[in-house]
Amino acid sequence: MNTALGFNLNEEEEELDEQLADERENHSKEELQEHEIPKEALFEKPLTPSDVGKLNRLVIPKQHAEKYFPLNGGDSGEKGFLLGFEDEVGKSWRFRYSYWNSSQSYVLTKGWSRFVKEKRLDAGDIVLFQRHRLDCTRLFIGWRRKNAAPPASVAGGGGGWSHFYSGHPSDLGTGACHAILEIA
Amino acid sequence: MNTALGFNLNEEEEELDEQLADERENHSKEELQEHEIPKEALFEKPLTPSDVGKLNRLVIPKQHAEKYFPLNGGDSGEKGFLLGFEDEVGKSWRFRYSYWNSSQSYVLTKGWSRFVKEKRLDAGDIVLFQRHRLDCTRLFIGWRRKNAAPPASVAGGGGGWSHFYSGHPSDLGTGACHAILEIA
DNA sequence: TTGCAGACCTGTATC
DNA sequence: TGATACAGGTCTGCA
Repeated sequence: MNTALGFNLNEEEEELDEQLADERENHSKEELQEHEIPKEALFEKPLTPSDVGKLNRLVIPKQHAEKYFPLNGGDSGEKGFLLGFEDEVGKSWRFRYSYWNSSQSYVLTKGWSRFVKEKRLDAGDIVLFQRHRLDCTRLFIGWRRKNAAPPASVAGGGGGWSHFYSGHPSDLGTGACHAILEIA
Repeated sequence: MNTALGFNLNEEEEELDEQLADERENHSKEELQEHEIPKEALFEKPLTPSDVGKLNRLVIPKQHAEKYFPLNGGDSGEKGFLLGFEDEVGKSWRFRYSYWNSSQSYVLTKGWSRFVKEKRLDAGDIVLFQRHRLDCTRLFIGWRRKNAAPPASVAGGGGGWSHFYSGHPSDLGTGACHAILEIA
């Protein structure tokens, strides 16, 4: 019951990260995040109807889950773990992350439906997972609309970091953060 | 782990009350209970589909739970407590009673589905909670069909104490039992 | 294997 | 409006 990198947040201490994020600067948060935080892409997932429906969960493709958010075998089925992310405006999101034996799947459950609702995500939209290039404990979650042209729409109605992926796919998962996030 | 009024029954000592009731008279047990045990109504609840469905639990409205079956704060989330009741034929029923933090609800769990099955309770039927007027440690659980006319059906297919509530609602929770049942 | 028990979660209604 | 109650739902361990 310990995260290698301090991710096993308790259910208490709620809105803390949110407040911290608020205290940073006077820029629009979006600008700030876009220009000042060095991030590397981990993976992205096009949302299925179930991911945005009433099941209130996001299935994380096993390959990515085991690479970037590995649960240490023995305790996987335990209480569940919280993964904290920052979104495009610096807002903190915390999701329960666990492995479902019944479906052999890694899922984000608690908190996910709120994210879907606030961002108005729909099937086909894409969620992006990133982390800080230097501080591997800082994770970021972004998204873009399914119809947003990947390169052109920088400030258009695209979404959070919709232009983030104008880089090369080969750039995924590189950078100084070689340490693997270990949970449990 | 002690009830202020001796409610922490053990799993043993089964059919005792039933045998005692048998030794009393030649009346039907139902009649016997009706006429000889001074009870006061605590509250009643119309059963929801969930209360009688496969969730195997009865949600007890918070107002009533906290008034009549208060769990001492600190230990509420503990192992759970047993509440013992007698039904309309003197049969003893024991239910696990606990508080669910996630839904902020008081529930009867273990044992409840057996009661539902034996009494053939359905959504809309009403369960009645009473206690002995003088001996606050004796709790009673009754029920009546949703379509049973409250006053008239004394011996009809009504159910356990279906006519109990022909009294005034203002009579609820009165009597000599002023001590509050304290659990944990 | 199935069902129960326990814990957890969420949308809706309501205050 | 924000907070609360709870009906209805989920998954998991266990018997």
